[in-house]
Amino acid sequence: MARLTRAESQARTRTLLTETAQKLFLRDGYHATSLEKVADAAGFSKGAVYSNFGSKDELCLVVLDALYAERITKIVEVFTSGTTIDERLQAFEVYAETMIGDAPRTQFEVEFALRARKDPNLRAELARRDAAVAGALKGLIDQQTEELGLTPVLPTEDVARALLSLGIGLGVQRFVEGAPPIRVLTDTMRVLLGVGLPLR
Amino acid sequence: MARLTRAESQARTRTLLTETAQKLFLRDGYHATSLEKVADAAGFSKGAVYSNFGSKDELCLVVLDALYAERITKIVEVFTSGTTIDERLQAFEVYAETMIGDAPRTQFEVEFALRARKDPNLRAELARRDAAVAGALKGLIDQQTEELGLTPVLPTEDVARALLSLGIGLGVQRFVEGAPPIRVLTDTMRVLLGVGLPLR
DNA sequence: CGTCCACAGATACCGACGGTATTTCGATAC
DNA sequence: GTATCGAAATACCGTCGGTATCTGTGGACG
Repeated sequence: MARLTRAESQARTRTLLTETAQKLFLRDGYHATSLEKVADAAGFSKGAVYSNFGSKDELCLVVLDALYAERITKIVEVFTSGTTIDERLQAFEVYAETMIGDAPRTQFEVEFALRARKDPNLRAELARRDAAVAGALKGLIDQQTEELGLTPVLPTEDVARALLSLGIGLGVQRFVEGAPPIRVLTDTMRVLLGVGLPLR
Repeated sequence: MARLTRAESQARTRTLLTETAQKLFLRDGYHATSLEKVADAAGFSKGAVYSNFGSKDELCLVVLDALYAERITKIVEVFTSGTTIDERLQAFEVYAETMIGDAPRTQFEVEFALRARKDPNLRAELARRDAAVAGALKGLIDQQTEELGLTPVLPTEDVARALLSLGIGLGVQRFVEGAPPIRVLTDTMRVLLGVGLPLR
């Protein structure tokens, strides 16, 4: 490996830490992932973490930036796949299942959202990112209703919120009971969008 | 105060601890409530807690028993109030708002549900209580559909799950963003139950 | 009524956590 | 070549859940 300048070296450290943190956060959740584990796994000491990030929450926000960006990309992909309502709903259902079935990820995100309640700064930071996801989802639903001539029974903003809430709620309930079926979400979406239910 | 027998004394200690724990859990959440704080607030030492409860989670389950019983009672009240659909929906909306608006309670319950993922025993215990709530809700919805002649667009079991999920999801989102409106839940319920939306 | 034991509860301690203060040591500027 | 600056290492703090140990008293028994 070529000799690195100071700035390059620090940037590399920061990248290694965020990548390692993302892996551990997504595997074990927020609480179970200590900064020492992150530092160790990345080959550094805890001092390197605090030299690059102000706190565990700050590191977490950096990780979430990547996750939320990826999420929006995925959702856009889903809603631009195929050409008919059914094709897109089908793609959405596959996506929803993989998303809600990803327990560690849900654990991480919900754990972190709960922290926001007592910390105004964290709350504001998280709200910005959350609004971006909710806004993107609403926009995509709007586009669908126009392009495919749907007639949602609720304002599309409320439909977006309902879908996000159902995703969170189902994910949390799956930690407890076996597995509330994904159709609770997908069927509800069809109803709210004014699309008929599939034969079953 | 009259002289207490040994058994009476211990029962009183246990009651004081559970009452204090419930108050603190509902005020500050699970993580922020240490057993030492509970013991102190109840006028005992941490030893008293571990003499009466095997772990923090066990104490938590005892507290949750009371909370879930109260919750079922409240829901039954709502669904037996008034005589028309609208009266009952109205009562339900008031109840849902107070429930979802109770951030500390939501925080506590979700925090605890997240813990269940890694602990099979805890998961089983929590699943039993959760199934009781879900079952009660489904039963009440069934009763409504029969008594008032509703035609739900989804199986009532799915309707119950959707309502519980929406409650959890909206509660969590409220920790982050200002306040996703409660109508996301109540309107969705009306749609799923096959009841018309109110004029707005 | 005196003796002794079982047990509720107090006390002391453990390792792990997030965070802070201090130190070290090598890249960079002069 | 030397001084400096800062990234990273190290040492430490208070708090947490949990455990091991001790203590003091209620209650059974001779």
